[in-house]
Amino acid sequence: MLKEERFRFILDRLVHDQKVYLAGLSTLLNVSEDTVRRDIKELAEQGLLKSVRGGAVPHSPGPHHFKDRILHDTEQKQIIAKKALDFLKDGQVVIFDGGTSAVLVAQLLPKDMHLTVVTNSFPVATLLEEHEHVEVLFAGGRLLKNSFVTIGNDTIQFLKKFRADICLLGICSIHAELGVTGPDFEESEVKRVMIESSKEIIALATVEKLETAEAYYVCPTDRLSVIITDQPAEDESFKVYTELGIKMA
Amino acid sequence: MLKEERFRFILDRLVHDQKVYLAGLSTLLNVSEDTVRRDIKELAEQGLLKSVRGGAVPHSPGPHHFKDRILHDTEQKQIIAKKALDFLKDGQVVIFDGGTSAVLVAQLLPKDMHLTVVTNSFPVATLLEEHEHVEVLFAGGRLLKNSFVTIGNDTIQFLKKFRADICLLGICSIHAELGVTGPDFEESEVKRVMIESSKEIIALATVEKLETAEAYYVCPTDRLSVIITDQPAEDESFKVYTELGIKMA
DNA sequence: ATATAATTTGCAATATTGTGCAATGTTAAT
DNA sequence: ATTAACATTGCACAATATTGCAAATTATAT
Repeated sequence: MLKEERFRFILDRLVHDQKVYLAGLSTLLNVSEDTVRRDIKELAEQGLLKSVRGGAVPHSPGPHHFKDRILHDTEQKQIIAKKALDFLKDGQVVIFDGGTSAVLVAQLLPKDMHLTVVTNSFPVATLLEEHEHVEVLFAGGRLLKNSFVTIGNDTIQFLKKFRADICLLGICSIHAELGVTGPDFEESEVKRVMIESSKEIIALATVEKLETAEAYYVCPTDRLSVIITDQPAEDESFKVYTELGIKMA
Repeated sequence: MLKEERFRFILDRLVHDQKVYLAGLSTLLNVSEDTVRRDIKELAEQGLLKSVRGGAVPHSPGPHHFKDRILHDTEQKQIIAKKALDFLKDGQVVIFDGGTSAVLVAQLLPKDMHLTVVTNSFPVATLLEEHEHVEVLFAGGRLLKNSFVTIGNDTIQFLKKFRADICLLGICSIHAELGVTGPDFEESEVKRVMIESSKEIIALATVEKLETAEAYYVCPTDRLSVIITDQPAEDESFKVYTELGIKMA
């Protein structure tokens, strides 16, 4: 039996049953479990399924959905988030932007901290709901699908009312000359207002965001007070950021 | 059985029942409670649910108070919620208030409905996020602890911008002469504005709310277009409502 | 065709992970 | 305070994974 035949068989069964077992496939296909294991491994590498202990399940829907995104590179972001906590002091007014990085910060925020938090992110607001000493001011507006944030003019007008001490800004792309940029026009607009409304900007960026650019401009790099990233500088381009007073985890 | 299967099962049950118990899952899945505990812990780490003593609850739209209330008289409210759906038509602008009743309506809303929804309720907004044809406009403001709604002047100003077709109003207390009342001043204020901004008011009230009163006035009973409740009239006081054109599930 | 290289497969030894059990802490309710 | 329910920890055992390797198969070049 051809390898491709097994592949097809496995994938068919997967859509039908939503799961396959190593043992079962082994007998059905008349090959050893090792072979099935290797097949599954190969299919997993192609992103066609998800290999799990004892078998496989359909690949979870792409990282377009928030819930999946938040799982994505959690370790890196968690490191960053933990570092970001050092910049928050009791009594401050803090703007949390809508990205996944900011959510992780909210997740790690000590329960006894006293803050006023302004945000347009549902996950952030929900997480902080349980913090007794955190007052949450939520920016209304149109709900952006698959992102759990509000956007639009209402959101912007709300944010303009504040003069925050700090803004936690999740970074999509950052580039020495092109500055901070993002892939969505309206989200970028909101970020821009958040920045205008804050004295200090703490940028949260995993290392792969550095020296990349997207379509919509947010702000110049020198508007950022601190860039927190998860890896030390290795290449030349990184110097730009260290000169700005970069902090690393 | 694969671990992933258990995960699926747990998450599915969670969206359906809004809660899962260790003991129940243990027998249903034929594994020890320890294993279920570990599963829940792992899912919690991924932010997919919230681990609580004795089981788990959904992570996003669910606080404790909320949960307790939802657990309490779910059947009654579910009946009411289902009935409320009959009043919603494609293309309408609908205000969802922050109560648990409205949340259940959001939960039951068909995925293919076309609506513009205005709300100050996190659970409602989160639930409707997945509805492709529902535009959600969220009222910003101060987050009220333990309720997952926004309140305050910002919320009110936002709501005043609309002229909705229908308002789904969760009722705390309703009384023939005293009208609709609630236990929280600011929430009642918000409800008042929601009513002002809507042509029709659909009141959702379990039967034990009838003929009771609280401290803060919301509106007179005759401002309500329909009162949906879960039991047929048995006592005299109920007549009042039937005369107003009451609908029953 | 035949030899050779490359790939695939199964097997065994070893490592890793998942599971249940029991002992020990915690928490919540009375 | 006492008790019962639940959580946590450490541990042993079983299920599953990984790795290296040799035999079998397939492809490729001559």
